[in-house]
Amino acid sequence: MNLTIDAKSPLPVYQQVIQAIKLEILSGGLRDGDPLPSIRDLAKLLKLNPNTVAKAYYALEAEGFSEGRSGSRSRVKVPPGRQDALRRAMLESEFRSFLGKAVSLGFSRDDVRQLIERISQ
Amino acid sequence: MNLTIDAKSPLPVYQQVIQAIKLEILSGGLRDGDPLPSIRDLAKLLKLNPNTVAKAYYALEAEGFSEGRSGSRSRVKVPPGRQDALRRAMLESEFRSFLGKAVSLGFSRDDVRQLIERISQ
DNA sequence: CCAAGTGTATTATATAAGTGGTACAATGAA
DNA sequence: TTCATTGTACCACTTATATAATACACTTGG
Repeated sequence: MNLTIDAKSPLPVYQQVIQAIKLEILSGGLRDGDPLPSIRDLAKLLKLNPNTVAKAYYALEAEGFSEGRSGSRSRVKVPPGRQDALRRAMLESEFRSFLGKAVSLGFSRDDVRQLIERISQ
Repeated sequence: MNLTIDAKSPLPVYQQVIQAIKLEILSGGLRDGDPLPSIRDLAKLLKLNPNTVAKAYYALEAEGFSEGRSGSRSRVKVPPGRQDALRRAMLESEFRSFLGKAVSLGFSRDDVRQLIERISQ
């Protein structure tokens, strides 16, 4: 898992953990049934308080991305097929968000098209 | 000015005010020298405490987007030409951010290209 | 001039968010 | 069974946010 925490980010640390694990699940790095790192291990690795990591795990479970039981490692819970659907939905959502910002900035469809062609080469 | 405040947003209210005014400046709705609404007026309009709006104005001034003097309305301070440069830089930054997320999700350049064509029609 | 309106500053309070420390019961391997 | 490891729960502390109530000095229009 590629986890990097930015303490100076306005985004709370525990939410950064959530995002990182979610991303790992959506991208396919973590699959259904895979165990997550133990709360204490991950906390030690990221130099965080175990409670902070626990908070992230709790949120992930509440969103249905994992399942935890006392005494056993939390495991990823993502029905097969759901992962790819979520992954595509996320990409589309991000692009629509970008488009919305572009419009708010007063750019036209053509302006955006030109930028994309220039950046993407 | 199109200002809408979402009290339930995780983003603090005063930062929402900052973003909204910045966006208005970058999009050209507020130009160099234009007066901002008075702190008290804007607070009444948004049903916020004047202190909250003042905090946003203070931040805007610290970032160089406005200038305030006691007794007179704060005024937008954006050197001509700078606005358009900022506007374009913002668009490009947003797109690169989107591209980064797409890559993190494991999508290829072609995947992204297809999505853009489909969404943009 | 003068009074209304302006940004700025100060102090106080209440609430929520974030983090830290500790204890507990359940799990699972030896 | 034993015991280290696990997720969970609870309490405490600090910080950020938002509101509130004033006060002050400056600008501007009449």
